Amino acid sequence: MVQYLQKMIPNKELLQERLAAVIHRLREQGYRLTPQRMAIVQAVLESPDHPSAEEIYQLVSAVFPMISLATVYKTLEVLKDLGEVVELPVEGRTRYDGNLQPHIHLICERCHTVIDWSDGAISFPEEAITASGFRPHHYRLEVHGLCPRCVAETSAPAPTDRAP
Amino acid sequence: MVQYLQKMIPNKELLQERLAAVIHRLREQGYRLTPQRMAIVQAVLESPDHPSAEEIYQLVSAVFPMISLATVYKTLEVLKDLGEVVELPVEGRTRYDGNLQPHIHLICERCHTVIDWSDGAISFPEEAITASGFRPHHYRLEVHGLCPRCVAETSAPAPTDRAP
DNA sequence: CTGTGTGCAAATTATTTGCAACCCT
DNA sequence: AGGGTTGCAAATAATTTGCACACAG
Repeated sequence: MVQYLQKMIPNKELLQERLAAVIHRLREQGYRLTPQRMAIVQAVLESPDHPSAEEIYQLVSAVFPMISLATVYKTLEVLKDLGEVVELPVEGRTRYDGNLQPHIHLICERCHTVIDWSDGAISFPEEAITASGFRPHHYRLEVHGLCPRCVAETSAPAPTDRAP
Repeated sequence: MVQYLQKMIPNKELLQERLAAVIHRLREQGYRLTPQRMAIVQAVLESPDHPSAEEIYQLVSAVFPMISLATVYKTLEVLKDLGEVVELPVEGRTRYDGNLQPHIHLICERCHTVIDWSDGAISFPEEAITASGFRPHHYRLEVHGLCPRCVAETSAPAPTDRAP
């Protein structure tokens, strides 16, 4: 469990580096560095929870009471266009991932937590796919199931879980 | 192109078998076999396009003009609960996949076509994930990129709809 | 018969957009 | 100074829900 947290949350130095890189990237591309943007970028990068726009809005609101949800959406779109965050649709809502390293998403079907898993190799017939004429850009591997916490909480299964 | 279609579309016998299996499953679980449901199940299983609810609605409407979109959603939910179809979110819309075999989704970022790729092995550190306490149920591998058609057309005007 | 399923419409939820005022650069 | 950016509100878009009637079992 502690190992999860270590996997999920990069240390402070890495966060600072990444934050600086994104800020630099925004400036370099001619985007204005408003306080709102800085706060949103920071919230996305620092949150290990793959937050939704609404959740980012809540996080930023704590420091920036006047911010609007529309601004959050617009900034997330900018970050997405720059390739600095990736969208992750979970149960009908879009969540955001600022982790650019290839990794697996462990998605809990019960509590909808998303855990980043970065250890071990992933392989699939990429050459054959490329040979077919498809041009891969990036891939995403999601493992759906139950997180450890929910495994524990469902070990005594309720008898009333099926109803036609 | 034709090779894709062969990969994507199971032959008629397999479709019939699968259709019968799902029908049987519905009956067995106590669901009523209404003509609407039959038509929706058939549409999902026979469409190789990973259709959205709206598209399934259009397909079924051709034969069943009085059907409602709500009924389509409700039936899809039943099929999802039974595990007979899987949801596939693409660019903010939920699409449905009746192919239960493990396979890769090749998703075109330009025309949003989804191609099923069933050849070759997929591997990832499933044991380590399981050992961590996470209980995997199923996984999904998406390869995002450009489909052959869109690779060829990258200098042509973008289409407004998915490729046929 | 009995209650599940259907169809319609209204409600909900997520996201986008138009626009006037604002403020980085 | 000037155009990108913000915040508000209204507009879309997708999906869900409530309810009266229909029909499968």
